[in-house]
Amino acid sequence: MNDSLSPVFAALADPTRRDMVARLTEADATVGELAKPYDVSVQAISKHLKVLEQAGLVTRVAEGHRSPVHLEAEVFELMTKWIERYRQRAEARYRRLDAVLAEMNDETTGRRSRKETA
Amino acid sequence: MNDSLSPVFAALADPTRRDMVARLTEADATVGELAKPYDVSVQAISKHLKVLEQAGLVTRVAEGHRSPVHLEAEVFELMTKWIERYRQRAEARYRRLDAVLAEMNDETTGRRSRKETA
DNA sequence: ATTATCCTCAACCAGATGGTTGAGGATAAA
DNA sequence: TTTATCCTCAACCATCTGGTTGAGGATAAT
Repeated sequence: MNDSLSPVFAALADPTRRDMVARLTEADATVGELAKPYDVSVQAISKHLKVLEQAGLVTRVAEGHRSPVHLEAEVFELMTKWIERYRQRAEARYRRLDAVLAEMNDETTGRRSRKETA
Repeated sequence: MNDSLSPVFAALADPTRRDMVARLTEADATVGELAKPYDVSVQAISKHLKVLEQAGLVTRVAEGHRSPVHLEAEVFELMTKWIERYRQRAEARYRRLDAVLAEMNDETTGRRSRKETA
């Protein structure tokens, strides 16, 4: 399976990681900067970053001493595509269902369908 | 934190569950029907359904013997909202950054900025 | 040259996750 | 009534996950 989607969903399933992503939309940041607001060790944040990195959500270019973290927002589209595809499919189905129900209702009440009366 | 998002992302981080969701956009289905295509026990699928259910992605109304599973597509919007918010924020930032870089380039090359020449 | 800072790796731990098998309760069919 | 079907619960297992602490390598600052 070419499953590039699972790691992305998994990465964003953690609130700390979602928050980090949110902050990275404002500006790149070093590991230390990213770690500051949270009540966990720098090592824990380093691990979180590895998860985001392997999901393709984030890249790092070692820059001497520090390694600034950069958000790769294109991956968002992968998810949006998936979600939208099935959301629309579901909606289409509901529309069909509504039509069928309306039809049934019209028939049992002896009324003409809207199409016919139009 | 009012974290209703984490369970949704977590639920969709599994390919089997994503596939079940995809299939449920076509039609409601019983647990047995859902389980058929996969090479795992019915109990495993039952567990997957509990995950989807607790994420709010799916509901079940016991109907005598069987309990048909129904997709609740509204939850999709929660995710889409989150993703779109930060995607747009990231894009806005890139636009700002591009503008700054263009400005710097113009200055070092002694050219006027596009705004001035327009 | 020494010291401090930034970061990662390794080992460990508790709890979650995804799978299994076995047992059993309710409903439907014989 | 008996039997079959659909589904869930419980116990178990291996692996993954998110956290910790400790050690250490590179780079930067004194």
